[in-house]
Amino acid sequence: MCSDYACPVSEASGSRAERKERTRRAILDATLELCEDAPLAALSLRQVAKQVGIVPTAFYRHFESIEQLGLALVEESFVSLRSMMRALRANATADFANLIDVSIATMVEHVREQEMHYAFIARERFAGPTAVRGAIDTNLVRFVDELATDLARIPVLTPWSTDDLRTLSDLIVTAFVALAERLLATSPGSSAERILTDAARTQVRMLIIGARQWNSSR
Amino acid sequence: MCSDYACPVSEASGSRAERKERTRRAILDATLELCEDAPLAALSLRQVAKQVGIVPTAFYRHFESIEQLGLALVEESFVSLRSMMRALRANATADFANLIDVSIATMVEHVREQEMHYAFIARERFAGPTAVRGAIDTNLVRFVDELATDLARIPVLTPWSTDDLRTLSDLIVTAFVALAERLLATSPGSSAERILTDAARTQVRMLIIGARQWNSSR
DNA sequence: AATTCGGGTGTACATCCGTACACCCAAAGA
DNA sequence: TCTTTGGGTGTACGGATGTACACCCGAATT
Repeated sequence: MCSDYACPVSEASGSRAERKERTRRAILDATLELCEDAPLAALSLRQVAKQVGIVPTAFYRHFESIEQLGLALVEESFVSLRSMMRALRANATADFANLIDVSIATMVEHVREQEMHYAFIARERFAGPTAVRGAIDTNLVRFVDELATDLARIPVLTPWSTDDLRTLSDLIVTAFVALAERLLATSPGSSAERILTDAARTQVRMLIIGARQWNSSR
Repeated sequence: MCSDYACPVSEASGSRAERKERTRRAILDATLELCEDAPLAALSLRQVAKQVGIVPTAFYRHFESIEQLGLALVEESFVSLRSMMRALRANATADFANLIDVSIATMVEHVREQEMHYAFIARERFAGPTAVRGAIDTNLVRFVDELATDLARIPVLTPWSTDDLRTLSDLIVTAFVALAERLLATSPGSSAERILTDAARTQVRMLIIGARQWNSSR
C-alpha cells in the first residue's frame, strides 16, 4: 500500500523486468531530486525509499549501497554529456567564429535539459564518496582526451604536439565546466545568464587567439 | 573526564577567554579533519564533539549550528588565501615571464601549507549548505575583482575596459582554482605534481598571449 | 498444474542523532 | 568576601537510521 503520499511507481503493469526497470528509474530520479538539497553522502537510504514510495529494504533489490547508486548516476550523467558532444560535432561547421557561439548555445541548452545531472556531477566531483569522485574524474579525463583528438583536426592546430593539444583541451574543458556550474546558479533566460554566456564567449575567444599565436611563439 | 581516547583540549591553563578560544580552535580543526572524509552536511554535531573531546551540548557554547561553523571555516580559509595573494604581490617583479613561475610556485606552496582549508572550500563550494555556498561565492567574486584591479596596473592591460579585465581575471582565477583542486589529488613533490604545474604554466602562457593580442583584435 | 523465483512488505532492534534540562565549579567581578 | 558568570558535564527523550528476518503473491518456469 502506498501509505500517505503520492506513490510514483504505483502502476502494476508490464512484465517483471519492465516493472523492475521502472522502479530502478524511480530510484535514480528520486535520488537526483533529493541531491538538489544535499550531497549524496548526506542522503539516507530511508529518505530515498520514502521518496520512491517503496519500503527501505526493497532498495537493496536494485543497488547494494548508496555509493553504487551514485556510480550509476555518474555513468548516466556522462552518457548525456557525450550526447551533447555528438550534437556539437554535428552542428560544427568550418565557420570558426560561429563555432564558438554554437558551442556555447548547445552547452546552455543541454545544461538546461539536464540540470539535475549537471548539478549532481558538480556537487559530487569533490564531495562525493571516493569511488564516485574517481568515476567522475575518469570520465572527465576521457572527455578531455576526446576533445583533444577533435582539436587535432582543426587546421591551425595540426602541427601541435599531443601534450600541447591536451593542455589546451584541458583549459577549454575547465572553462566549460565552470560555465556549466554557474549556469546552474542562474535562471533560464535571465539577464544573469546572458552576462554569463557573453563572458564565456569572450573567454573562449581569448583562448583561441592565444592558441593561434602559440605555435609561432614557443 | 576525557573518556577513553586522546583529548586534544585537555590543558586547563590560561584565562577563561584563552581556554574558550582554544576550544573554538579545536572545534574548527576537528571539523576540518573530519571534512577530509565527508562533506559538512554529512557531519553530525556528535562526531565533531567526540573528535574535539567535549560533550555534544558543549558545542553550542561556540557555534549555534554546524552551518555557522561552516561559515567560520570559509572566512578562515579565505583569510589564508588573501595572505597568499599578499605574498604574491610582494614577490611580483616587473619580469613578466618570471611572474608566471613565481605565481604558480607560490600557489603550490600555499596549497600545501593549507591543504585542509583548500580541500574544504573545493568540497563545500557546490555541496555545502546554501549559506556556506553563498559565502564561498561572495569571497570568490571579491577575489576576482581584486585580481582585476591588480591586472589593470599591468602596462599592456591599462587600456582595457573594466568588463574585459574582469573577464580575463575570471578566466585566470578559474584556471588557478582548477590547479588547486588538482594539486590536492597529488602528493607533494610527485611527478604528477610536476606534470600538473607544467601544464598550468603552459595554460597561463596561452592566456597571456591571448590577452596581449586581444586589444588589437577587437 | 505444480513449483520456483523475485520484487515488495512489515516488524523488530541496536545505534546514532539533535537537543532540552539540571547541574558543577573555577574564574571574574562586586 | 560573597555573588555572578559561563564553559563544560551527564542524563534523558523522541525520532531517524541501517539492516536482519520472516513473509506475501503474482509472474516465470517446469
